[in-house]
Amino acid sequence: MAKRVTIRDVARAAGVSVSAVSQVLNGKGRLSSDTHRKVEDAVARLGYIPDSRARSMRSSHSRTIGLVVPQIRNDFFASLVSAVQDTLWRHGYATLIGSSFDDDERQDAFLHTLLTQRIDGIICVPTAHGTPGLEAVLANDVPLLFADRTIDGFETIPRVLADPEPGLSEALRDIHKHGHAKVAFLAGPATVLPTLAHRCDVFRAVATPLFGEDNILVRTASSPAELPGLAVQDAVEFGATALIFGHSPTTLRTLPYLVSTGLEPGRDMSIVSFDEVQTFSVYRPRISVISQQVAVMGESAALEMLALVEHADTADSSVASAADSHGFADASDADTADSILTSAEPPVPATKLISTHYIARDSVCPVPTHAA
Amino acid sequence: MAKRVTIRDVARAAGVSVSAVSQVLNGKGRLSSDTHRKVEDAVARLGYIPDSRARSMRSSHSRTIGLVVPQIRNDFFASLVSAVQDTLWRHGYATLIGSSFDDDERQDAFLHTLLTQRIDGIICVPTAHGTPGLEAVLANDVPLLFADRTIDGFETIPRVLADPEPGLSEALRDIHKHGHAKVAFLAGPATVLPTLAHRCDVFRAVATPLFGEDNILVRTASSPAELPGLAVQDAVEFGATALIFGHSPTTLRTLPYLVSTGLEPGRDMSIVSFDEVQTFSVYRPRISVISQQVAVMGESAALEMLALVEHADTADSSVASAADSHGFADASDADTADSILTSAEPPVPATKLISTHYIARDSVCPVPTHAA
DNA sequence: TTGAAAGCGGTACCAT
DNA sequence: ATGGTACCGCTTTCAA
Repeated sequence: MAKRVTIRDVARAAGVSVSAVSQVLNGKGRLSSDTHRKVEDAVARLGYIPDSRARSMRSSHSRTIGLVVPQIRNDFFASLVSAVQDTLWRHGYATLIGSSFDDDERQDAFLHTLLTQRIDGIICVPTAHGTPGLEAVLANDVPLLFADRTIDGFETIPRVLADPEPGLSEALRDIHKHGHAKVAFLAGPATVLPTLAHRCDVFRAVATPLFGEDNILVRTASSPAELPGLAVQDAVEFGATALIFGHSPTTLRTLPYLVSTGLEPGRDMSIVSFDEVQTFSVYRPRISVISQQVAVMGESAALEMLALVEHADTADSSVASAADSHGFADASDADTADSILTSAEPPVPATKLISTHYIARDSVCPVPTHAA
Repeated sequence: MAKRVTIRDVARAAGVSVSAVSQVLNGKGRLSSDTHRKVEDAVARLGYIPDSRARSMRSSHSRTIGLVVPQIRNDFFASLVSAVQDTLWRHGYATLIGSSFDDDERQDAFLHTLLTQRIDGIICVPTAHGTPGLEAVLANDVPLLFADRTIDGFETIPRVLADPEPGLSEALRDIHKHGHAKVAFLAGPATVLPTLAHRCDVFRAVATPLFGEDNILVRTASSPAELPGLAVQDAVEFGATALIFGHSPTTLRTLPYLVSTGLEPGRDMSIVSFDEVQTFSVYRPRISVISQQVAVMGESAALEMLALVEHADTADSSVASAADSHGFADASDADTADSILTSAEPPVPATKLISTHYIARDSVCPVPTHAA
């Protein structure tokens, strides 16, 4: 297998010019059907595979999106990745995936690699903080979208998030209906993850009218590794007969502990957890969950990113002539221009909310007669 | 943010030539420490990020490896991806990940994209069959490595596989020790996946001397979706009191069915499954597993691929002069030449085996007194 | 030790 | 409708 087949080889074999081949391959009209056929023949005969690097260097788009998740081994993120990748794929885009392991530096290192590849955009589930890497992405004008999480100081970044309210609300009503008087919310590392902290707030807001301020308890951890034992003890002492977990990895680590304590889920203690992970549906009792509809979230994020990318494309060329230096305001203009036709600084930083929903299963039961 | 910073900008800012900058960035010695500093200053000041596309076009390597797995949502493959990516990362390589969904065409489509990107090599967990896409990879001289699975007709492709023998052997001894007389092996879609078929053979080989030919049962499915009910019924009728699953997705789908039948795992029926997935360690009883050491497998595959890539690098230049047209026979020669020390042709180990091992947990118990 | 210039494989623009 | 060619950003070879 000598050298790689290039577009020039194809042109030669087809007896046409290089540009003709390029045209045909990109469907840029203006070619005779005869040329068309000759080119396609040659391509097939030679097994020509275009070089997307060369292509993207000239055309300044790579049809590739970067995707950063904390942990691909986490069922939730694996599903997110799958959904994003699948959607992008359908639209002709490839996906570059990386794990940050929830570590700022790993994340930034990967972002750097992404920048290095001149991809068209980045979907990121950020670590807890803003980082230089994220700033670099912005500084390089690469479209950025947050998924599942946001961070303070990046309010201008569009994002796709789950709205915990509907799911929490349904879950709490179900628990209430089962006669429980006291509920605890174990949020996981909410001290570090704003998303989890937000769930705490929503929990309070929804649970208070239902159970009364004195009958709800919220417990957070200050790190993902913090052992759940203490929080569970607190909840038990508090008299809670139902537990809602705001973070599935925490749930997974807590379940065995709970059992070892002698508390039987779905009998002595009702359990609800965020995230529709496989283990919960196989476990006995099957664990009720608040689904974040990760597939929907992934698809949304992908579509949102595609919109950003297309928009960036057109904005770039149209703005080039008009804008003076930054052209940031102009870009914003373009966004709103579709609804209003005057001008007016428009509300660009879009937040797209995915509704959560509650899936009732065996782990939520009536209050045990013998109070735990 | 006007235009992107290029190497020329850096050169200008540093007051040196473009090639000087390139040298410094690639550590190709021969520069004065003064130039060195000036360049590094400029790079930092301008926030220069090299364009890896342009770089790889000239240098003909991208430091990127493609990775194809059947399903990233499968815990096992998610872990594999994680391990591969992590290892490659440590060696300065990026990873392009894709799911084939165990579909030939999806796989080939992704392989095509990979080819399009001119990556350095491909690690693939292939679908059940050989495909045109895989042929194309070979035809384009892209180093290919199979992980976790092989397929017929691709015997020359190096591979990293799990050796089921040690794990199965230990598991069977444990089951035997617990007094079980009859064991069944539920292999999942072994009709389609050669890897699973192989496990059946190994199971027979190991189980026969221990239990006797008449006391073992092997059941396979002809598709991944085939419901496990029938196989379980067969096993029960056969009188098996211990079940070994050769395919974790099947296990996951079967457990609920088993329970619904009234058979309590770890009491009425002993259970062992392949794959160390999270659900098994959280489940009650905790499910004994035959671990494929997926982290080791992933790391091995990554390292093996790196070796292939490095080797391809050097081989390309040296072989170029020797080989006539295809050079395929030559390559085969090289394979065998490792035992002989005449030629400098390097040794390329075709198959690397990762040892499986058994992890005993609660799901394996003594034979129930009241025969099921 | 350093700089100039030739490509890598495409795309896009401008002639024809 | 088609072909010629500059050029994307970088590495590499060759001269100075």
